[in-house]
Order: sequence, then structure tokens, then C-alpha cells
Amino acid sequence: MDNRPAIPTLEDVARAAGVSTATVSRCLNEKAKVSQATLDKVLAAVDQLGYTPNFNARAMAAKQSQTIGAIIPTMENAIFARGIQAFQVRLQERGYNLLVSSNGYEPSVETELVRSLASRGADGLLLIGCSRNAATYDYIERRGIPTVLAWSLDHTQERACVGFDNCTAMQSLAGKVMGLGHKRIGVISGTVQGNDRAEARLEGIMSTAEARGLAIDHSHIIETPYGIDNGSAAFEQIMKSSNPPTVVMCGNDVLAAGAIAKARELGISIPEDVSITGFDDIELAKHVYPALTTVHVPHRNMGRQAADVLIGMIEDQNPRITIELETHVVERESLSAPSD
Amino acid sequence: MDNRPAIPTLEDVARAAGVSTATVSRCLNEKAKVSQATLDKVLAAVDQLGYTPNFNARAMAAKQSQTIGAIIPTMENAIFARGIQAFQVRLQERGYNLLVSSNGYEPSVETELVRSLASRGADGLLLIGCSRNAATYDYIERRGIPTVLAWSLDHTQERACVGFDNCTAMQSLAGKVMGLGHKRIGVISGTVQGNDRAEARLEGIMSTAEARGLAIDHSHIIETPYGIDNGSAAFEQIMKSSNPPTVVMCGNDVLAAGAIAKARELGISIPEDVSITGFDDIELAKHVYPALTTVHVPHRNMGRQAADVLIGMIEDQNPRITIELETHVVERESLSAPSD
DNA sequence: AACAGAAATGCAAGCGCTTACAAATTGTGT
DNA sequence: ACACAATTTGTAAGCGCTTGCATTTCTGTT
Repeated sequence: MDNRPAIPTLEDVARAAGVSTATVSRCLNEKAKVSQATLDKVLAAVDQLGYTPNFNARAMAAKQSQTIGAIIPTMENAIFARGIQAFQVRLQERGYNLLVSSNGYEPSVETELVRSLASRGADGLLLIGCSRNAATYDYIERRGIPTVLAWSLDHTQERACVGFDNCTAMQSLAGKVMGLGHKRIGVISGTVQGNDRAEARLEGIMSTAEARGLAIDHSHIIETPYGIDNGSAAFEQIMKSSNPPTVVMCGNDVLAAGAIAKARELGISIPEDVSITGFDDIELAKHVYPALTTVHVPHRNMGRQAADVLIGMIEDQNPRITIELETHVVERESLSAPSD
Repeated sequence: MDNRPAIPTLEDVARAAGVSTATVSRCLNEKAKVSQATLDKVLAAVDQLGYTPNFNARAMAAKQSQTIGAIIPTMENAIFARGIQAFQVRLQERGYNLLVSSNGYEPSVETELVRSLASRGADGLLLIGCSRNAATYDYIERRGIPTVLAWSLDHTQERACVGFDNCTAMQSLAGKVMGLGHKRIGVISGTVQGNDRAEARLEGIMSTAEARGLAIDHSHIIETPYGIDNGSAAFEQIMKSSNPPTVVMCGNDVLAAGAIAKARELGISIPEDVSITGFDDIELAKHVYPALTTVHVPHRNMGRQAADVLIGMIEDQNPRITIELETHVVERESLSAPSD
């Protein structure tokens, strides 16, 4: 009943070209080992039959799948979307495919996802950040799956990373903020639990404040999940406190965008009444009003380099390597000296 | 030198449990056919060895990979990121993995990507929109790969779609705009070539104008690639023309966000001097200032339903089905009646 | 106790490919 | 012309799993 033409296999090609399957395989994978005449013959047969190799079979026989797995919190977050997109494009260029999973910021499911990716034969893994439970690392180590961590740096130097130092990056922004004379600082941090990026950024603010002898009021520090609306809510709460801060530093641009939107709603003008800063420099940052002062992170570059490092580990058995990316503060309009 | 413990196979489990590989396989895939006693025994062995099935081998033997391929223009576009994220989550829930490719809005590479996905054994495919070259459809048809198209509706009813009618959705917005009394309409359309969504949206505007006997000045219609900056540039160009429009309708929210940013830069106030509309209702839309009047598209729902339809086609041989999603105009602040 | 039928298990043949290894072909120097 | 090495090809054994079919082990009947 299924009169669909059968999918041609290597054997069909071999038959059509009058050679053995081994030879066809060589034509496809190591042309050097084959004479020009047979190469032509085989390629013609491939063409004529419309043959496409079966990757699963190949993966099985060759013990490598040309597939990379990535586990990210969510693609809805623009910074991951952008980085992953660049990662994927680079993989594609180099003949790999990308299997994506997401854990929805829920680190507990990561171990299972890694397992699943491993059992699908992923040649390598891309993971976000460094903080995860030991079971996951153990599993990866035991299976010996090349893995690179992105968006952070692993200070233990135990694993390959392509990222940046979230803490020092935030410190340089905080230094600028406090250098302007801000003394009452508000903080809207992303959820810290299981998220070393958010944690390091918060730490960057706190350590800078401490170094300058500034105390940050507990009621001016809010931790909230990712989301514009959450940023708005947190901002409102902070500004409602008695003696509100003169600047609100946000853990990422999305939270900051929410803060800005809420400020307008509340009739608070930025930066005259209160300054706001972000982190990430997503495209939106320069298009909100007022344009956001933030920390620029080279997401695309990060994705691309992560792909190269990972493929290097897979193909050339390159050792663990860590690439530290540069970030820099982008001064726009949302930050100024305090007016009072 | 590689003293990594070997990865346990089905056979190892079989040996450990004292049964045949067939039985182990049954325990894993069709528990019903196995006695409770052996099931326990086998599961214990699985656990003890830390066995994980090899999906490639399974894919090969069972001729299905539990993998779905998706080809999207780019994940950097928030609307795809959101839809794909929902799609992926749903797949994950139902035991499938997602292989993503992107064509960077370049339809010509799609055929090759489909081939690649097919040769990786994708059980099904998710494609964006309906317009693509015949070779791609032919290939899919010939290989018989279950495929669903999203973000659009295929009016020929030839294939499964989970989407919405971009044209009528835009018509309802355009109707509202023109009903407000706007006569001079500006249009910033996404690139139409190879993009039926953009094309249909443009068509929605043009047909509404025509129905009302309104002529749109050619110099007030600009087609431009996706991007905030492109929206800004297009807006500037339109407003510079002699006798500029009283409303600029944009093909998507990102373009509209660019237009709004440029308007502020130019000192043009929205909506007093000119109204602006978008399409998609991305999260940003309600947070720009002024908040954007746009067409709400249920992206997450679309991604989720696409997954269900596709899995239905794969597992239950469900016929082609088309799900038309509802959209609606969201009236916010960027649109008002013309003042002049 | 004997037996049919159902339920559980095992056997073994693939799935489509890669890759040692062996065999055949070609080329080289004398 | 020959022996011998280098190059090209073929043979066949897997890779780890599923599954049709044959076989064994239970049921419940008579």
C-alpha cells in the first residue's frame, strides 16, 4: 500500500556504480583513497539515484554523529536566542547539527537532559553557565563527552569555557555608577539560585559597594525571575520604599526595560529622578527611551567561538581551553549623576 | 589509554539480568509483553549498570528516531524564538527531540536543509510559512515525511498548517486604522520575497485601502529586511517625503519599534503627529512608549499545537489537518485618529 | 494427569553504514 | 621481462538495537 519509492541506500549506489559498498563509502568520506575514475562513477550514481546517507547508520558505524546538543534555559530570552543562533549557524557551516533542549531555568532537570542528549549520540555539549549539580558533571566526565560552558567563566579552570567574567563586568559598571556619586543603590537581580551569571552580577554590585563603603538597604535589593513585567513590579516595589534609591541597577536589560516602563507609568523620569542600568546590551537596549546604559556582551561572538572550541575538542582532541570575552560598559542615557 | 568505562549496551543488561536482548528491549519499549518478575529483574540491571539506550541504534532498527527537525529563518527573531521554544518544550514532553536549522531568511538553502534533516532521520518537520520552491515540497512528498507548516495558512489545503491568516488579520487592523479617518497611509513591510507572511500582511493593507478607495503613494511604501534599525531608516525615509502620511503601518513589531525610536529622535510625537502600528504583539510591544497598537498572534500556542499536530501525524497517521489560530487587534497608544 | 491455548521468552536476521584486513591492480626500478 | 612496493578495491565483521517467528513456560480445562 505504501508505494513510496524506497530510499536508496549505500548498497543501491554500489550496485549502480558497479563497485563495493566500501568503495562508495570511501568516495563519500575519504576521497583521497579512491581513484578519480571510480569517484566520478560513484558520484554519478549518487546523483542519479538521489542518494542521501543515513546519518543514524553512519553514527552507529563510525561512532560519531555530527550532532551537538545544547541545553539552555529558554530561547525566549533574547540573549540566548542570539547566542544560540550564532552557535547553530557556525555548527551548520562546519557540518554539524544542533539538538536543542531547554530546562526552563530548572537546573534539576539538566542531568536528565544531558543523559538524553548523550544517548542520542551527541558528539559534544553546550551548557550555559557553570553551576549545576555534581551528578551532571560526573556523568559528562564518565562518558567523556566534550563539553563547553558558555556565558560564564569557570574559575576552577576545570572545564572549557567561552564566556566572560560576569562579576568584574558588573563591577566596572557599578564603579561607574558609584563614581557618579550615587550612594543609595537599588538592585533588581535575576534569580540567583542555580544561576551563576545572576549571582556573579549581584556579587559585582555588592563588592563594589562594599569597597566604597556603601551599604545597600535590604529593601532595595529585589531578586526576581526573568521577565519585563517582573522588572516593572520590582522597580515599583523599590521606589515605594521610604528613602528610595537614586539609581536602580538591574541584572539584565529585560528587567531594566521593565523598570523603565514602570517609571514612565509612575511619572518618574529617567535619569533625572532615578537612574537605571541594565546588562547584556540586547538590541532593545538602545531603543528604549531613555536608551539604556548597560554592559555590552558579545553574544554572537560567544556562540560562534563556543562552536569552534567545541568542534576543536571533538575533532582535534584539543584540550580544554577557555576563551574569555571582553565586555564593556555602554553609556547611554539612562544613567546620570544623582540630582539630590 | 582510554580507560573510560565502556558504555553499557542492551547486551550487557541482558547478560546481567540473565535474559535475552529481545526481552530487555521489550521491557524498555512494550512492558505489557513481559512478566512482572522479569521486568523487575531487568529494570534493576538497567539501574545497576546505568544503562542508557543508544538512540541511533534504535532509530536504525525501529526506523524512527523520535527526532523532529525544524527550519526557521532565525531564532534571533523573537516571534520565532517564542514559538519554537513552545514547540520544543512540547516535543520534549512527548519524548521527542528537536533538531534546529536556520536558513537566515534565505529560501534557497531550504531544500538542502530539508535533505540534511531527512538524512538525519527526522520523523517529522516543522517549516515556517508556505512559500518555498517546488523541489523542497517534492522531496518531502517523495520521502513521505510528515510536515507541518506554521505561521501561515495554506489556502490550497494541501498540507498541514498551524497558523493564522496573515492577510485578514492585517485587514482587520487596517480597517480599524482607516476607520479612524486616516487617508494617507505609510507602510513599512518586511521583505516580501519568499516570505508569504510579509506578503500577506502587505496584501491585507493594500486590499483594505483599495476597498475604501484609498490610494497609497508609492513613496510611502517601503520594503525592508527584519531589524529595528531598518524600521528606523524606513520611517525616516517615509516621513521625509513631501506630504507624509498620518499613519505608518508596519509589517511587524520590530519594524514598528524602530519607527517609534526614530520618531522620538526626529521629534515627531506618536500618535499626535503620526500613528504607528505593528504586528505580532511581541512582549516589547506593550513596553515601548507609546505602547504599540498591533495584532496579537498566539505564538506559544502555535508552537505547542504544531508539535501536537505533527506528533499526531507521525504516531497516529493522522491526516493532514489545519488549525487556524485566532488573532486580534490590540489597541494601545500608538494609534489614534489623524489630527489634520 | 493430560492438553489446548495464551503468555512469556529466545533466536537470529536485519537496519545502513564504516573499516580492518585481504586481495587485486597498478606502477617502479632493474 | 621480473620482483616488489604502492595504490586501489573488495570482503566481511561489526555498531546496538528491534522484531517476526519459533520455542518454551504457564494457565485453566476436561
